[in-house]
Amino acid sequence: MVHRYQPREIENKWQERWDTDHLYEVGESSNLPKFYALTMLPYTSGDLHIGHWYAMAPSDVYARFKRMQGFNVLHPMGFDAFGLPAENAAIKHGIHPYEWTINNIEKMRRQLKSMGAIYDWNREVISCHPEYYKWTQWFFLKFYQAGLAYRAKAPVNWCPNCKTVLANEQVVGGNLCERCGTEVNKKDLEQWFLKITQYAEELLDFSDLIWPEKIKTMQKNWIGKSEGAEISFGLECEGLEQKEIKVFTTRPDTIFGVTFFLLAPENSLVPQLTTPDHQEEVAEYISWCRRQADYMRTSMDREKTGAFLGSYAINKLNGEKVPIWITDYVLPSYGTGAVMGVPAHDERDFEFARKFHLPIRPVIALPEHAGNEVLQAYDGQGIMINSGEFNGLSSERGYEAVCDLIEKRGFGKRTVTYRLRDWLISRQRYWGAPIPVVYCPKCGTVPVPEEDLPVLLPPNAEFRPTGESPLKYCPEFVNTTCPICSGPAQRETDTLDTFMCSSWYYLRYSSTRADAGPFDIQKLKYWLPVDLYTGGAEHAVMHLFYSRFFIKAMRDIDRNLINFDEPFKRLFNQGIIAYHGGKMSKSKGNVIAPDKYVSTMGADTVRAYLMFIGPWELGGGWSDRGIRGISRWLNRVWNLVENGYSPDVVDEKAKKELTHIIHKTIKKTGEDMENLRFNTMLACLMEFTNHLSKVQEDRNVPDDLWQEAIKCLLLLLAPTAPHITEELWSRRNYKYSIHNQPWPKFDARLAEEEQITLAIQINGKLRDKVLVPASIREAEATELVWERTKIKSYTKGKEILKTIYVPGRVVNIVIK
RNA sequence: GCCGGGGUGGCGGAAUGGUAGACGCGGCGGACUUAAAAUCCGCUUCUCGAAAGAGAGUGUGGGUUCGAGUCCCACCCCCGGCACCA
Repeated sequence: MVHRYQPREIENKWQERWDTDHLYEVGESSNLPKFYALTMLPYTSGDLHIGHWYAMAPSDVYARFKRMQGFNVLHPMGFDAFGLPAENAAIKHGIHPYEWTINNIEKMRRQLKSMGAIYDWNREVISCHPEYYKWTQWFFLKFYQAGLAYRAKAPVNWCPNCKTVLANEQVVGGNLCERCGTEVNKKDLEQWFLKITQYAEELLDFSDLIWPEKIKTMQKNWIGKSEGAEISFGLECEGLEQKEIKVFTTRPDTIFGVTFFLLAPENSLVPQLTTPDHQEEVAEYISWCRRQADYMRTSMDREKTGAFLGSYAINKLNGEKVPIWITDYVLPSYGTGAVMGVPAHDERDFEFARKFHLPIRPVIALPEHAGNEVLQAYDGQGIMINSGEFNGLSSERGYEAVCDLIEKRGFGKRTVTYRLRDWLISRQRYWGAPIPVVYCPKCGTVPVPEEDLPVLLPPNAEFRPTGESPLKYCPEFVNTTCPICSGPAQRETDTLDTFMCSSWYYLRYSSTRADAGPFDIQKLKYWLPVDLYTGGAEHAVMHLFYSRFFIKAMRDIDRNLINFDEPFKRLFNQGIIAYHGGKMSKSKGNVIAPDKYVSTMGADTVRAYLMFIGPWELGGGWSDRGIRGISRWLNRVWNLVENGYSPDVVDEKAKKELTHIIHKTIKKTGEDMENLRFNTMLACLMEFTNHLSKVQEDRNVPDDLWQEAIKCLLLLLAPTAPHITEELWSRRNYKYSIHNQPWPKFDARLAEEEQITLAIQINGKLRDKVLVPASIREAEATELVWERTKIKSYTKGKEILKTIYVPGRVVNIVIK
């Protein structure tokens, strides 16, 4: 009786063996070319669900493939270990965030190990360990010294439920907290920022990156570059020193269409520009704005609101006085916080003018424009009218002409504006890396000296949902001495945004234990940049964007430290695994736990099934029936190999066919692997097994060819199903380990088809098929076609217009 | 509204402008079995037909081409992201 496939048993056995043999430990001394394959590090939520497997298993398969192809492969794993849930658990269940996190890590590590990946656990990175966050703080100091970190009072997004500040990116659906869905409001706080805007232009350059178009577009939109001009308007207001005010516009060519001037309600000039007779109305409007939920402001389908200040601005190009209004659709944080109102050519200004009965003057004419009333804003190009000396110019030329004029006369200049804001890194929370800064009554803001790092989190903080960092109420932490004057001083009690931790972890993997710096420079130079980075698309504008900034900024701070421009050369986003029609989520209760499938069908089956569902980038639906198909297949592979083979009469044709299929399969699986097309790769391996089953029954190829085929099947399957292949490999007494074997090579000539089915079409419709040698030439092929009785009957009595021959594919006869 | 990605059998999905539906699931039929499960073999896009075969067919409508799931134009629907950014 042949031994049955018992996945659980062999998986445990081999995982232990690989571990004791240090099979997957990786170093820098290899003379093989390096390959750095990285999966986005998981957050320590405590449970590895099928989504994690979907991110990690295919990525491990690719890393194993690269390894077999002869690369020295780094494929590490670690944990994003700081963050809110740990602290919420502390508040709710009284368990210390450290304990909660470490427990979760231990569980997740166990689950991860059951997957059978090639992670070198010696390189594990855990972002909440002082040996790690010491360097996160060190990076902050570097930014501070370089003038890239600053402190400013800023209105911040405040989630009243999480009691913390949220980055713009963490606010979803206009005004909702990304984590808890609560409405977010505004609060003014002293915050630390990183000057990511300084890199806006360079961050727009993706030229050397193999990234999905989608992510590049999202980042471009996030940066929101607009080219235009900054133009000064004159101010005439008694008692006001400021004599002009700037606006940013992308359409300087419409300047003659300005009929009013707009300011954000928050603009500091508003009180001075408000005339006494408008004071009441303006004050009322401003207080109304304050009462509005923040998200209302950015909802477009809302009637325009505003108030007239009573004073006027002067359009320097035509000397016109236009009324100054305030309105909440002008945002204080974009451009100059002031807008020139051109109702004829901007939809928002048009609505505003309609609402408040302000004049609408067209200055860009469509060819069909006949001076009629303007019924809607036209924001396209056209011919300039009502624009004095510019009349008759195209708007494109007018743009340049107006810019030239304002630059010549000193009214303004061409400029570029970005939507991107600086990165707010302060968090009023305990479970993060403390910002290494001390406030001294004498010396002011003082960075903690490098040699005093890390600034450790006090273990005994109290966790209360106060809305302020527990560190604030921890006197042993807060009270310190000034590094400069040694006098009493206080520590910053905010911690760093966890995106700060995840912006550099991939550097740390190069040399996890480095203690003289964040990493060993030589090792970093060997491994970085990451060759293939895979993970979810939800990190498009946060993690991926911040990491790019981090690398660029550090490169400019010290080229000896970082000597490359981009962290991730190739990026790939896997899709989402759904279950019962929807995205898996705890609240819906439709989360698939891989563990039970691993213990019954085996990790190899779960790995292969996830890859078989569909193209990796599209994701797909989990099906309990579907996974059984893969389980059956691996059982068939097991039996195929274990049942042995005894040749009977050798058939030359069968021999040739099997040889061809072996080479074709090697070719196809290799190509699919490289393109991360795992679903078709597995389909190809299934076809291969199906064919081998027939051969096994027919017993018509020689034994050595059979052995070659089996060996090949195991090698091609090894990255996908590392355990079963290792077991079968060892049972055939091949040299341990299959995972140290090279990827099989194919002979291109043998991979080619010898015989092809030629399709015969009449007027493009398939009418017949004929098996021919692949080398067939046009003359022979057409001759053959005419011998077919079917074709004869179809063409009888018809006029033959032409025949088209596509080598190896089709003969098409065009008849009338 | 704008920017991405999709729309193919009962289902997941394959198809360098050249045989649509590979591979898998499910279903049907058969073998093995006292029986069931498991396993193995065969069939399985739809319509008509006993069959041979014929016709239709890749979201909709046009177009290019000897030939379109694939290219072009217009539109519909689904998913993701962004959105009063001047």
